[in-house]
Amino acid sequence: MRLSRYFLPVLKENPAEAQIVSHRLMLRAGMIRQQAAGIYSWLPLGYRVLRRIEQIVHEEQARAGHIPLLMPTLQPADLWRESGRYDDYGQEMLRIRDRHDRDMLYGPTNEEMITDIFRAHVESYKQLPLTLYHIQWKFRDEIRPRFGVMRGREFLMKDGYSFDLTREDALHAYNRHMVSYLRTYERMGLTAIPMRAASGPIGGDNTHEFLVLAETGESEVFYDARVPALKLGDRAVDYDDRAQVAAICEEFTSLYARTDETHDAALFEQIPEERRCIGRGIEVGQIFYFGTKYSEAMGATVVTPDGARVPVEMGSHGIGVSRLLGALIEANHDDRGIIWPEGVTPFPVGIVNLKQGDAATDAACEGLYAALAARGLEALYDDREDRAGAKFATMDLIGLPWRITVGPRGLANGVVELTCRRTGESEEMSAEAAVARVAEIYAGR
RNA sequence: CGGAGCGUAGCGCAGCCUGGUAGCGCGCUGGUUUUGGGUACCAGAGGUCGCGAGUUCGAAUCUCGCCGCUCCGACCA
Repeated sequence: MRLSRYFLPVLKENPAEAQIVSHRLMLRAGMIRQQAAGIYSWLPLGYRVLRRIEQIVHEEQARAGHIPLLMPTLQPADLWRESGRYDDYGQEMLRIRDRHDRDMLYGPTNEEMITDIFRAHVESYKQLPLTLYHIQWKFRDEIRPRFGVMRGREFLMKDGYSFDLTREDALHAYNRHMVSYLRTYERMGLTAIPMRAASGPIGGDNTHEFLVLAETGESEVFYDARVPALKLGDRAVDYDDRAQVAAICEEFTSLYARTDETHDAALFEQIPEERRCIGRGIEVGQIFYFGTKYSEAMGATVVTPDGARVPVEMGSHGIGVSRLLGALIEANHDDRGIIWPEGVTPFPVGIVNLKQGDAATDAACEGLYAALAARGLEALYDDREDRAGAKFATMDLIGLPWRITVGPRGLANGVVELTCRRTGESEEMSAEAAVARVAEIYAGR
């Protein structure tokens, strides 16, 4: 993408309403625009990252054997009357009436609807296990939206629903989700710690939240220092191997890690003192096993091998997709701007032309741009007539992990400069070498 | 929803107390200059002063009502 033809409305000054760093940077980097309290338009740069995150979520869900579908944002109230939640949910649920005076709502979640789909089409244990998920906009009419996309009213969420015959099967689905979430966050360059959580209004007894450590997090968290160091890495996972999946969950949850809601001071004290950590975290996902709460209420049953009819065992599992943008920036920034992890960056690399209009630098930049494209890497090429300082400041702000700087001085010696956004380290090399290096960095992506 | 504020140009703000033809910085447009970290100068464009009533010869400014937004708290993915 050539910056001269892109739409990147960056701001030099901080908008007054943004209090936390991720909100400020998303506004300044031209990623979002607020349209109402807690409701945002996603401008091209923000939209690219959002889609990238969605893509990673889809890929990891597919790997775990989960099946995508798409349910609507608007739902009929009747489904929610069946489960009893229409009255329970309260003011957070946005209620709408259509022209025929039917009660509708903008979905804050989809348990009722997915249960309706299930009961209509699944009759036998032979069709289990089944996990269906979608990535769809939700609305919760928060009393006080804040922190930009971290606590908006409208938000994009991946929510998945598992259906199993037995409790044991359902717990495997739960574990499978935990492992797939660990992979998902790791690919994004995040350390998200599963923490035992309180069940909240959805109900159920087995639940973990995934928290990204950040000073601006909304929850206080207590954990063993060894937990954030745990990595899934590139080990091979067979999601059908119950023992292996359970062992990974055990590895990631046996050490102490809890939010303030479930914190147990006595247990915490048992950790050696030097490993006791207290911090704050941003919740970016949650998994629940809740059994037959909805299937019983809504008559979602299957026939067992014995010919009996039993309510299906369910769980629901969410990832806050739009919220992840905020969490990623909270965890990856410095005083000059965002620092995207390679996994989620909107563009893999930026090209800065220091002397737009100079035949040699223009040609070198065009060459780099084409060579990167040939390797499947879409660079953001700053081809505007502007000062070097302004171009650097823009690149630093929007946070592309790598930058190739092309100027007459370097070209005279046959080199361009490759700079790492995170470390600030620069290295001079030929244009060909720079392309090769960037391609290598992104080879696994 | 309790408490506290704020709505004046795309962004950040002054002007309001003490009513008299709407300003500053950044950004934007044209030009000159400059060219390896937000350059300098010149000339411009851009505003229903959130909305509606009222007081007044005259309202951004005073009064009343409404709307929107932000912050702290309670609540939440």
